[in-house]
Amino acid sequence: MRSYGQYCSIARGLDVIGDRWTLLIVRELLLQGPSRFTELKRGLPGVATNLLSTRLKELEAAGLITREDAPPPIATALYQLSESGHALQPVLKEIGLWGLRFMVDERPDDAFQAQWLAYAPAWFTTDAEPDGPPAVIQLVADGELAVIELRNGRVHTRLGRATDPDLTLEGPPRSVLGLLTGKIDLDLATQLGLTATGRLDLLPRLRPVAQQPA
Amino acid sequence: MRSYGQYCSIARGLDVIGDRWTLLIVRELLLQGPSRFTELKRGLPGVATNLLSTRLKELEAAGLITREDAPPPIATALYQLSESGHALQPVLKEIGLWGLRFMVDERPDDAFQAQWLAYAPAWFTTDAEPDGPPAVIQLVADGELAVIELRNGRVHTRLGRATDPDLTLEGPPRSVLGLLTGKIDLDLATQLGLTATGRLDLLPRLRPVAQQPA
DNA sequence: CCGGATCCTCATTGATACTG
DNA sequence: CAGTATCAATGAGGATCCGG
Repeated sequence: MRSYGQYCSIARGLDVIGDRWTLLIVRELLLQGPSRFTELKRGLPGVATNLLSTRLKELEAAGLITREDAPPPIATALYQLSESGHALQPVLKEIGLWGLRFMVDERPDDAFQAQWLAYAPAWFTTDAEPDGPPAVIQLVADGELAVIELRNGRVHTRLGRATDPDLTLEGPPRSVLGLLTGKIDLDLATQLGLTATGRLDLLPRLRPVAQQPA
Repeated sequence: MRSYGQYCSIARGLDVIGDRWTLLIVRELLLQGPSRFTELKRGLPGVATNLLSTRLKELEAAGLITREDAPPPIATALYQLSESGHALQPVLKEIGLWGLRFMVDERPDDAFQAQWLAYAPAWFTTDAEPDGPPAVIQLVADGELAVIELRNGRVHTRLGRATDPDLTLEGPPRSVLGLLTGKIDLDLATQLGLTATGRLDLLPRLRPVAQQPA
């Protein structure tokens, strides 16, 4: 990216992360950990391979990621975030929190992946009853599976299926995510196609984090 | 901007704010308040007028700013942030905080303006002695003037000159900002050309805010 | 002068095909 | 699998022009 040429930390930050796809690549590396080229490509539907390749080189040159060749038997390179790259997590959190306001409208062609189902509760909710007993919530949206685990006052998430969930939320992505992030209530979520099975009393434990007032 | 086509709040947020110049326009409106076209252009050295015009229309269409025609005698339009636009402040703060790491190197051709001198201490420092007596620090960098006022446990800043500052910091931008944001110490700042006059004991009261650990 | 609109040129991005 | 090469389409940057 061409520099803005301004001695301002916002402009200089954007010089590095302002390019198209750059922050989404960082998102994937944050959510998935060290990844191979093809894994990144899968997590970034729509990216052209040449562009992904270019961005990875730029990110490496800027010190945000490191590229590690796997030991000889395997011919595959691993990309992972450096400390600088990892430090972008708060930036992504704030963008994601702000971006929630655009999640209510439906766009049938949007891609949807389990990682994006998983990070939302982990980043955008807290356990309102931190000393409460552990609980497990199964999420199912658009065929993608994720699990929320409330434990030790923290909201953990992981991909996949839980063995014995206390509550299961299944429905279109915006009904599940809208409910979890507090953008819509249970009635509306149900109208949008959500099915909630199990201990509905667990829902109030997920408290959406509020945006800081200005 | 072309949509990323992903049902993810980060991607959807970036659909709106990911275009070149967009976040810097928001920065100017946050720092300057309601502004006219020409004021924005002045605060955004390097932007082409057609691009600024295009972005303002896009921002208005996205609901981030409102455009208000001044009463008939004057033919000037005022742009200001809507609630949605204002809600981007935390995003800009995190980007700016992250971007501080790139401020240590010097690029002689970078533009520099007083607003950028002023927002850094206000956003990136806190008063380490919130119950201490009020104090006033004059900043001078590259001919740009700003004032820090420590009062009621808050770090206020404004542009211009203070009448009777307790401390004056004068030097190249990176020496002043590097010292204030904790990226360099007083010795190094002095080597970089900083002159500090007055109550140096006030410096420790400006505590750089730490980046959240991952 | 203010607030843009138009036009032109160059740089970036996107889609797809291809290679070690 | 992990990219590179190619080329078309889009976007940015810069200069100029125009109506109030």
